[in-house]
Amino acid sequence: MAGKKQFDMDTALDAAMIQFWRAGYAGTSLDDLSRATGLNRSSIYSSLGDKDTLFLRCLDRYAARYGDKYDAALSRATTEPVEAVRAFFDVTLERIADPELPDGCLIAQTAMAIPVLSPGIAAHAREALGRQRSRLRAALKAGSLPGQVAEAFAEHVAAVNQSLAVMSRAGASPAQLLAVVGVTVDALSQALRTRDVPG
Amino acid sequence: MAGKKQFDMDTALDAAMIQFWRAGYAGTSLDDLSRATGLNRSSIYSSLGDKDTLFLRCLDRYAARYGDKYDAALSRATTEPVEAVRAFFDVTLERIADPELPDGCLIAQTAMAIPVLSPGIAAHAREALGRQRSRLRAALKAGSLPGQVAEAFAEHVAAVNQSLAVMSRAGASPAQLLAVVGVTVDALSQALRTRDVPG
DNA sequence: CACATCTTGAACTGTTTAGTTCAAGATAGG
DNA sequence: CCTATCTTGAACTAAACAGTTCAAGATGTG
Repeated sequence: MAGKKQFDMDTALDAAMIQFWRAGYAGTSLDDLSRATGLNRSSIYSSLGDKDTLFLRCLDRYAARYGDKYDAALSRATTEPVEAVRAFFDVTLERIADPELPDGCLIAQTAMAIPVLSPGIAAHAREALGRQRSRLRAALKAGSLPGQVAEAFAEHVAAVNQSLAVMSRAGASPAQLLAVVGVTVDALSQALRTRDVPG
Repeated sequence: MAGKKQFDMDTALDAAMIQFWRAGYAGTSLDDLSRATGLNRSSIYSSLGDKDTLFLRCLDRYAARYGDKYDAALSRATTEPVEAVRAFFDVTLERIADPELPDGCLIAQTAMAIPVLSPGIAAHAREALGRQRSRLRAALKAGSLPGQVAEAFAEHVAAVNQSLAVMSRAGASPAQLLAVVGVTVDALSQALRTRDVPG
């Protein structure tokens, strides 16, 4: 059983990512990673790097995979900001609804652990959150909202999106999550409806 | 140095609570608890119980302390729902602004860890979250919002409140947090303004 | 065929953890 | 003064963990 790689790198990285996603950085041991990937400890070490390196690779992988989906959802923000934000939340809601994937959000979970993580990993998590906010800010500013309102909504949507992670970890129902995002979507819709009508 | 208790139980419990709050259940060892409380391992064991018991006591303590503040904030929801919700968020924002206290929220943090916690502790965390939602539901239903809108806002406010915990752990600024709650407060205000004006 | 490449299981070190027990010492109250 | 109560430091078991190394075996390629 040798001479060529015996495993698929993408499959192994996905398995590791899901393990970290489920149990967090501190809650995942090398044994857990070995079990999850089906790889030997030595193979993980030589093929995927040490625990920190592997975790950062998984964070990047996660950010890229779902970041692309968020980008796609927000691409029509200029002309249809409400639908764009709805689609943005749908990316999260669909991920939560997928029984193959753990609940929550790897980045939100890592952010929550920042005070007890190594500086390098904490910085990585902060950057990922920052990119998410920038994405939203840019998309909403490109729409027809006044600058300050767009800023506030960007922060708000990012925060609500994170709260979905917390709620789903605690077993919230799809109806509960829909209620949460519904208020935000309605508020945005309202803000757009009244944008040219000074009170 | 004996014959009478050498430490103040409330002080010790507070210290343990803050330690769990900062580092989470799994991230806190008996040594950490010993350091935080200034008590010997044996003293913790004989006076505060084992790790699980102590954690549950800290959860209850936290829920009671801040639950009371949330109750007080929501007490005027019947006549001034917007101000009540604003005051509700202020309880969280003031806690976050207090440099003596860790960022985030012990209950939100525990909820995030539910998939890797023991069933007993997970149930306790879920109950605490449920009480929070019930509180909000009751307060908003007592106001002048239609039932379904009140339900949705209750879920939404609870979720946004949790997101403040995530954001503050990641180092969000007060301005960012204010923007997040501002959108929610404005949305509630708007919902009340249009409650008798069918579109 | 031979070699380079890869996988694997096992081992070892050293640290940390939870949980528990015990004996010695100090003190307040009767 | 004396005793019940409390504190303390230390020790111990047993388990889990990260990190690393190594030798043995399998296999594809030249």
